Amino acid sequence: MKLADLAAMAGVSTATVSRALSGHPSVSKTTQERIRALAREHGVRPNQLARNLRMRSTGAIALAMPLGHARTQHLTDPFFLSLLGFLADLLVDRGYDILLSRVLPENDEWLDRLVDSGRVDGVLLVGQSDQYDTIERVAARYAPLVVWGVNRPEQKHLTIGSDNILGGRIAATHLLGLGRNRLLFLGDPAPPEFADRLAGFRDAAGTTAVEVLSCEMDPDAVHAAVGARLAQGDAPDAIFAASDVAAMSALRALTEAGLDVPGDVAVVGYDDVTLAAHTSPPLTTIRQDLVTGTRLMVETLLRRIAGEPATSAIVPPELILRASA
Amino acid sequence: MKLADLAAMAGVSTATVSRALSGHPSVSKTTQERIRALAREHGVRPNQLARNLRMRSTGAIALAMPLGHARTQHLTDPFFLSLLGFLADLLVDRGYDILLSRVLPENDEWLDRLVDSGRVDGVLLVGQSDQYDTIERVAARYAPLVVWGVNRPEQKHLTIGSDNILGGRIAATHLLGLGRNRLLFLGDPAPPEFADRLAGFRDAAGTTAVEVLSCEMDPDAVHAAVGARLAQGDAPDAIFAASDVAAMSALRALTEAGLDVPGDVAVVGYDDVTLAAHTSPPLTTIRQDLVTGTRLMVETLLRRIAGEPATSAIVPPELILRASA
DNA sequence: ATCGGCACTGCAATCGATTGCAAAGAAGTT
DNA sequence: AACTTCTTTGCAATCGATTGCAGTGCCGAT
Repeated sequence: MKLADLAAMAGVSTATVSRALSGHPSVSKTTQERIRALAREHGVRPNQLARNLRMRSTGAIALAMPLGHARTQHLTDPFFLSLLGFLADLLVDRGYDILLSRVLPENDEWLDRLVDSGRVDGVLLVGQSDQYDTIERVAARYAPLVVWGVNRPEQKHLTIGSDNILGGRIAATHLLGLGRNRLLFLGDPAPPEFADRLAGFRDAAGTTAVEVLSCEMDPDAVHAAVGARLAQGDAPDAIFAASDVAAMSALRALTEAGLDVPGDVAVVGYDDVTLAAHTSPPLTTIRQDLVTGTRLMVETLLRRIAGEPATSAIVPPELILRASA
Repeated sequence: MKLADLAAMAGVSTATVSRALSGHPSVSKTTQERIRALAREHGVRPNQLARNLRMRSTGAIALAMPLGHARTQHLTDPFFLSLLGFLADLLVDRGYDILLSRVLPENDEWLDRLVDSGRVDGVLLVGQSDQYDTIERVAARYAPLVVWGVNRPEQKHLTIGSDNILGGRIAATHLLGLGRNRLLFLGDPAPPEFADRLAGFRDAAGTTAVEVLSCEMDPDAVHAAVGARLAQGDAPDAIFAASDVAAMSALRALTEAGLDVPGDVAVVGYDDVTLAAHTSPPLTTIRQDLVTGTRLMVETLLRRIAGEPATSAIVPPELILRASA
């Protein structure tokens, strides 16, 4: 049922119907009530496409994760999914719809298509993956674009992210404070976030050597890698995992190897996903403050949409002490 | 850059540009190539809104979770999030965009608005929550609507779901087969899925009594409830949790109480979320086959969009044997 | 020379809502 | 009575693409 139909029924023009439904003051109270009642009765729901086309605004935000390297990581990673959940909450609260695009970048046009499609008022990207250059290029001409990820000097696109270097430092400091000195970093050091975590970890470890156990980030691969490493003997006494999911796989491999956590090996994770509090033993981890982070992302984006200036921001990570370290 | 601009540059009409870009055969090869080249050069990306309005099709599917009772459950529940992930994958593969709507049903119009907005070609709902009647009403007039959830007799809307009654039966049979006879069901028996799981569990338990420990589904509440129950003494020797997340909280409470799993208490979860394989001990659970389930949802929806007939389906659950039971 | 047929291309309507401008009618003023 | 002012409504343009139908020009056939 469209406005024109209602107009015919009410014996007025579509213009009047449009104005009546939007509460435009230049339509008499009488007519307005009459049309409103008729609209309710017949279940009139205006076509949003037409409206958006005319209004040049859509009330929708694109939410996309470029999946450059790790195709699988994002689906299983509760961290990304809860980031998505928080963002969805905030956007819905502000009356925005969400156009979800899981992007497998096949060429460097994907982001152009998204921003030029006219279907969204702004774009939120989760992770830079290996698309840093594309993002930079598009951000130069398209303002309402905010990215969750790392911030490099000279960078043009707006990012919100947590301070991964500091996070790594905190982890190392805590483990050294426990008297551990055979440190192991567990994870794939390629993605920029993880690279920073490792850098901070090494930095704060100072003269203490840091072994790097590099592996794919999916749970099975991590579990296998840790198992294989433990089989070599000469186990580390502390593991800093690049993510909580990796830490949980490590926990299992350690248990299977008959090692006690934290007695024999202390384990520190990263993210503080919901389940981290519910492993056994509960996971000590570096929390990324998603509540603040996602709020900042949305506020920054809305500011950009409104044409106001906005800047990148970094939210500090925080050590969450539980039983595993 | 819109088609009209390009048309002006190329010295042709927008009609010709439109036809050239869409590869319409009645545009000469020469002109077509010339326009294509010009389009590439100037980065022309047609406005999708206008296109969709004219074509009366959008290339987008709405994905919504009505959150009737448990506001918080869905965000933290990895099962729902991974369902969403699978669906997103499948839809993206088929060239659809996804309009994500986290719905907090305030009135019974939310679904009408969604289907009548003109912004999507079809709607996928995850869970019926307490919106069964609304869904029934809208499904009666709107075909491309598929729901993940339970299927009741006389039901008009299409559902894909797993057989929760059978799942409950399998759990009970397995636990009885282990010689356990002090059975406890853990979770909120109100939502239809959980009610079915409990019903099947009771059914297969036969004369063996089933204790029900009813609690909210968020991890802290479950953990507290199990802790309190164990403090009473007279512990059960088998727990069937309504979800894996609940089972993991139970695992932790059991460990804290000094009980061995599965020695003292066997634990069976439900869903088989990714992390279920990585708890300690790894969780025996009833798998909901999301790969099949989500594929069916998407296929069924596409069939409905194409105007073909389609029916509801139930995917059988499966016992995944790990160490916890 | 005329005409039929073919290959292109453009005009203009269309999708469904919004909105500036003008006009009609009512009310008030002198 | 004539004129202004205000309220209320409708006409028609607009957003940007798609597409049926008509028109142009060129070819060979008669």
